[in-house]
Amino acid sequence: MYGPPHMGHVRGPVVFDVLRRYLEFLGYKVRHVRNITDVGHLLGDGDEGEDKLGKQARLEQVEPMEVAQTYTVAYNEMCRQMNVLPPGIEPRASGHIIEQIEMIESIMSAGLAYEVNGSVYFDVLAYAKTRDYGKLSGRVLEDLIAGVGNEARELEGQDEKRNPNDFALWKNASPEHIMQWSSPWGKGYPGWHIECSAMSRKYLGDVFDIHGGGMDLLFPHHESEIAQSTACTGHNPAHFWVHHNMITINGQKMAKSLNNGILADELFSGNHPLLAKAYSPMTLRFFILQAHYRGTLDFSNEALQAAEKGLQRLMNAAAQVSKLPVSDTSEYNVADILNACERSMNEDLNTPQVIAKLFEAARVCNSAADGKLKLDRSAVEALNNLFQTWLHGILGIQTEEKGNEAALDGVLQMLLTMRADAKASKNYTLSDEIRNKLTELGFSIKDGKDGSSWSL
RNA sequence: GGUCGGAUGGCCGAGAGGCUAGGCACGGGUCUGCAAAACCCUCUACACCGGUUCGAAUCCGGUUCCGACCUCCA
Repeated sequence: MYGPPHMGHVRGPVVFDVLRRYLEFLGYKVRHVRNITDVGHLLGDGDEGEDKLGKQARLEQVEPMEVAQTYTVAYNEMCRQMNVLPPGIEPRASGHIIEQIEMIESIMSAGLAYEVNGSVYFDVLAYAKTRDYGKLSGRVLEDLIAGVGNEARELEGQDEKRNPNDFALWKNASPEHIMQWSSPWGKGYPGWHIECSAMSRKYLGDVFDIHGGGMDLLFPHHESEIAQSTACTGHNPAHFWVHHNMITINGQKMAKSLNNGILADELFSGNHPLLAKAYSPMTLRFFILQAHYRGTLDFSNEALQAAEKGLQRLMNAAAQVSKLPVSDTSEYNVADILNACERSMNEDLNTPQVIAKLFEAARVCNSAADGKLKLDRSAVEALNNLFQTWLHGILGIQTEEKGNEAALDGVLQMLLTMRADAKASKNYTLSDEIRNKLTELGFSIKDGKDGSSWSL
């Protein structure tokens, strides 16, 4: 958390929110933990090894914790806008230094880590003697050791390691390093992977059901998490590892060098050279769910606008279900759609298929509204249930409350103008009718010297 | 170079041996004072080259292209 939320951050929360909602729909009690990385880690890419939080803190002239806090708040706000349910627990790495140290000690006493100059490294080769390192990501340790093609990379701190594949559990901090804590090995800070292992273990136990994340974290992060936890507890910490794929923009990966990074706020405001217009948080959510989570997802104006229009169609249909004419007979079996939705979700969370089914339901609604299809009471109720449960409940798509205030005021002003015109032409029947109708609806109209005003 | 994942109609995106999702756009129509919405119809695609099969977008082999990851950092 050292920068504002951008398109690369957007997919995970939505995908896992739908997973959570679906599990809850199935009757499971879900404990959702989402951790915040707020301890400094070294900056790569040949930079002088300054930690990212510290660097950002220096640039903004604030405390590192302020940086983390600012962007955590921004991230959560983005999630709220996209109707992502807040996690049950949101632990911070900096608040779990003790747990991380304890875990490191436990790994050391198992003989799978060693200390060098105040830093502690995980001994991958020792671990691999009895366990499989690289299984999750399909890596073969021998290939990793060979490291073909990477000889040219100058990596920091390599000389301290017994083996290049070893990774840091604890790093010795130089005095000028802003974030540091006392430990059995001196002043320092935890390695990247250990925070997740320590926090998930604390709140979810030695073994829990599902661990999520982006595909980019598969190796080495999650692989190392498995190794650490296994070294401590003897178990792979998660029964299932769920990885979502990455996002591309106009067919290209999002990268600083390509200058195609789009911030969440830029998407919502349309304030970016690559964006033809603003796209709402719900459009974004719907757009994400129209693709399967394991495939790459490509952002383009055309694709986003297609999603926006499609979503509108779906919402229109859902909104009119309660007003559908009811017949004695039914020409459509809604249960088929409900069953298909559940089947699709059980098939590796296939939200695009669920959405396709919802569009089918929308067509049914529209046909019924047009009087071209007969639906009986139970069919209409089933349709209502379908949209409530699936569109709003599980997919988490809700009506957006954008600009309602301004629109309402515009409508009232228009009516007041029409009433003023009626009064001017002495058409008091019409002017009174407007006021009476508005009063009936709960508005109070006050005529003043400078025209009329309204309140609700 | 290695590992893994991709390539589907104008665009986005499901599917995974026969039943040829869905959305958006385009075109035609119904409706309509005009417009919009809605509805109906139309548009039959699976990177390339071989092979297996009665039948391949789907399986096998090869080729090309794209992406992620590849010991630090997140």
